[in-house]
Amino acid sequence: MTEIPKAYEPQSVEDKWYDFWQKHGCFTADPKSAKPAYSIVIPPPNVTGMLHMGHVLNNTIQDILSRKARMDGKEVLWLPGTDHAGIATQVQVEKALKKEERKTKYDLGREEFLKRVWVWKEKHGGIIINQLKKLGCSCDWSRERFTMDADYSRCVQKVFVELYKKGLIYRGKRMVNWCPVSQTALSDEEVEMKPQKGFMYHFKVQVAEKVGQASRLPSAEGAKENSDANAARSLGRRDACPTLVDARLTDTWLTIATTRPETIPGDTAVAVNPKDPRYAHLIGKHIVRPLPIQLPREQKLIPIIGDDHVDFEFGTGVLKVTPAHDKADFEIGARHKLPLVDIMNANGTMNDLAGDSLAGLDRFEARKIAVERLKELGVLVEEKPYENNVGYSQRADVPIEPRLSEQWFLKYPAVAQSKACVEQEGSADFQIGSMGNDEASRFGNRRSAKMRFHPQRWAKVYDHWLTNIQDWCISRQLWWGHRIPVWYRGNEIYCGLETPQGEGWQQDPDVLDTWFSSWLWPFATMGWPEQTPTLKKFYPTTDLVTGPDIIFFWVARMIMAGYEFMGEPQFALPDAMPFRNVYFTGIIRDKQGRKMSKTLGNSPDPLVLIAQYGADALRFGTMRSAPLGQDVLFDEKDVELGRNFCNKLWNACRFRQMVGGTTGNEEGRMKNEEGATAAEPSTFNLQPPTFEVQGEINPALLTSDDKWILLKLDAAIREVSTALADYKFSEATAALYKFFWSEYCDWYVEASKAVFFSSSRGNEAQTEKTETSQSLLKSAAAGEVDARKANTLAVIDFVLSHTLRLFHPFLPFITEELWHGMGYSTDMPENQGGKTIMFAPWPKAFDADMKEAYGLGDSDLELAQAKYHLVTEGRNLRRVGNIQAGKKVKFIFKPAVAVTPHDAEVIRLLLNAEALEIVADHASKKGTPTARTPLGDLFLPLEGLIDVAAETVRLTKELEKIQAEIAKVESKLGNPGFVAKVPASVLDEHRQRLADWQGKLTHAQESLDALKG
RNA sequence: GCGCGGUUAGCUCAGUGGUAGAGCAUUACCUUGACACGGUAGGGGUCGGAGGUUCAAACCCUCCACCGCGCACCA
Repeated sequence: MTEIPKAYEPQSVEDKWYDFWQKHGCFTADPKSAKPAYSIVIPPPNVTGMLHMGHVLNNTIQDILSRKARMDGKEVLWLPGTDHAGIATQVQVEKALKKEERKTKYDLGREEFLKRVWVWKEKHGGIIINQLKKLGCSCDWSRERFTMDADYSRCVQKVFVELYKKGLIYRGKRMVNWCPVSQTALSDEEVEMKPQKGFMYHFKVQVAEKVGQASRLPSAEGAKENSDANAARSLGRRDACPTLVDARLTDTWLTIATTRPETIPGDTAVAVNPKDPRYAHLIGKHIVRPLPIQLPREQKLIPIIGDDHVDFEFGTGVLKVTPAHDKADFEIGARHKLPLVDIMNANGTMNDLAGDSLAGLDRFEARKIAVERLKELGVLVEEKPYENNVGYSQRADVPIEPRLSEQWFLKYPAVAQSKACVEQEGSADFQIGSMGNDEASRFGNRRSAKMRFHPQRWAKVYDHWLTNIQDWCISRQLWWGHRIPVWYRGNEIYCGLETPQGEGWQQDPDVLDTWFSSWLWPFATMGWPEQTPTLKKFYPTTDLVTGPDIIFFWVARMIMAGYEFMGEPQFALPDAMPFRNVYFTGIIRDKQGRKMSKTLGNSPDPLVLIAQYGADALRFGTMRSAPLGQDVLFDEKDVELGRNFCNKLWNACRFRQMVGGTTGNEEGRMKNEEGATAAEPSTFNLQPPTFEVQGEINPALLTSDDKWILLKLDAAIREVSTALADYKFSEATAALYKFFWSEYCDWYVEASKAVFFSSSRGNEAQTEKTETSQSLLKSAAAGEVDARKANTLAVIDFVLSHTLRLFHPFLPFITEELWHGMGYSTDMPENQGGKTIMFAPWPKAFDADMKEAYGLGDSDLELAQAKYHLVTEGRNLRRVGNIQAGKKVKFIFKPAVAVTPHDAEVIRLLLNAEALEIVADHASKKGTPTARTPLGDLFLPLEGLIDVAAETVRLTKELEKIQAEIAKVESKLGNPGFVAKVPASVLDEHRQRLADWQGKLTHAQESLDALKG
């Protein structure tokens, strides 16, 4: 007989089964299958990234959904892949290059550098994929995609060309978010606002009146065609402002407030609100720009303009306008045709136009120097600490610099459709709970229905974003990414998939934003633009599982791309939306609620956890602590809980093996440590089980415990199925946990020992004493005993085989191991994966026929429940009597209803009693600890005395508690409104409760009296 | 400023109008033929505050406080 170890050892099990699944093609989706489709595309992790807890949460959920769908009989495609992650990967390689070779990418040149990135990708790209496999993810690896695969790249370029031809992609000189570290433009979404401590500087400037020809002054410059183009044209390599030569100083000074004095050399106007009585009369005059300091007569003059944008309550009411370095100022500049003076370099240092004292300095260093210059000039009026929000580059974590540059932009397509397709909370067709556990609600019948977000509240965020979107800056000044399919020759421009014919064409040096490739993910991975079988079968996908942090970056854009490119007639889709449901996970935080981050070092390595506790434990722990859409505080304790749970499951199966080896005799008993040797396989392995699976349950032999556990199983199947259909993973795990541990193990397994260990001998010990007990308890015939044992085994097999299936989506490895080890797989038909729990049917809740066949009814539930209640009360008597848990004692039971021998034996066993003496008319001595229950009264006769004082205190306290409860219920029942309006069932419940409490009151009072007497 | 979450046991969190729940931690007892990664029994909560609706409120409504997160920002 193969011994199985006492504790579950995941390490030796997990790789074995993962290999098995892969070898048998269990994860491979077949587009030709007749089964209904279920599909998920993975949010592609960064190709060179490492698995973190966020991935664990995310991918465990996807795996649960996929595995559940397979068991539901769906043809499942979980499509995996990785993202080239433009900036992130390029930065990684640049860092390595610097560290290892002390070189920059420029030293290598574009071509060579890209070779290095590919080498890097090949070397590190597989890591995260293998980590996902360790976690148990059932992705179809035969379809793994990378956003820079040749065919994927073609999709990206095709999309670019199409959108260009539609006029949705255009090139323009605009204000963009510039990252001086990465030296590239960024989209608005890649900018994060952060509060920053700095200073608000007030400085004064002198007003001048023009004397020269008006035409030389910018304020008088005639309006030209388009402001954008105009502004772009006037972007200076030189500072075009007029000088003091043209004007005369006055005695008037204006005070200006700014947080960025280093940009003064780029100012080309000051603005006031035309409605501001303090300054309105100055509009049209000029001021002398204090920086850069120049010879007095060459000091630049800039106009005072009136603009409604200026808030005259803020600062001094005078705004310096720096059109080349501030988005709002740029717009003011455009309105007033101001020249642009760009005083910075791409790397965030100041250029020559900033003046000798600032040129070459970093922008923050320049700020300090500019302040000093203002002090020297005697114009700095005030300098006070100030906190404002500054846009940071998400990637490089430095303040972005608004910068005018030539970039490619996309006017978002299909915005209206994308907005309309997502169901908003409170909309007519949205009903909470409409999901039910009907699988159709998640896929089949939702053709015309809307896309649903879970939790729903994100729909509002999504809607708000779509309402306010600006054009998307899609070009990046990077090397790693999809090259923009545009070529230039002189003034000619060509956009197409192939390099244009002829000499002298130069391709645009920029690449596309990473998200410009990932927004095509749901269909580009399935073979778009061809109508592949995969695309036909699996698009639109069923579920998307991702974090809310990329709702704009990715989710919204995928929806738009779906409508734009899958909405074309040849795909003949009733609705081109890329997915039916979007589940937003929470964000994993550490115990203190901080985000996981590398710098804090608070992010545990999931692989270490897997090695320590097992992948199933990690999955279970994560799911158990991750409620719908709420952030998750990660605690290793949760994983420990998962491990403990796996161990419990393991041992429950060991128990089955022990009692089932040979029915009931001593040889069937399992040995402990000394039985197993190191040479023996430490797992069930694939060997045939050592016992026969008991297939048939004989309804006639079912005990109250059997019926109880079957009904509890039924409830668990319902709960878990419903919870999963509603994406409530923590609820599902909680239900499973409760069923398996608190119901099956704690009660059923313990009760079953009455059948296996003591049914043939136990009753005699307790029946000698009285006639009554003899008439109640007839000793069973030997054959009957064996039949009963077999039947109990059948119930156990039934429950375990269902339980393993319920657990499989959560705990794929241990359930597969036990499925084979217990021999349940032999019950399942052959399928594509051979014998595996992966394709075993998802348990169905019992229907009326089944309940009738097994004779299951509510009364069975109540009987067993009453029995367990009696046991709990009885165990309490030990405490009252100050008797140790392990000490064998005799209880006396005075039944109120007829009790079967089996039930009596269960009570004895669970009480850990030496004997349970059944006396129909027992009259106890005063002071005997007594438990009164609907099933009957239980007495613990004591030889010694109980601690009267302590017991008096306890009883008094209990009495008070009971009285309080009674008062509560009585006041309700005494309330005419309550009685009149409440449904009868509720009323009955309350009456029952009152009766219960009153019974307890009487008992407690009697006990107290007995103590005193 | 606008919007969204949250506030329930020592901790982390469930709980959609009718007896306040779980896990961890904690106390006592138990190594009893699956499991000490275990078992048994306990202790611990005026459900952030104030009003309102209701026969009945942790739950619905209003206001307030505090914590967190988005979005938008004025130099």
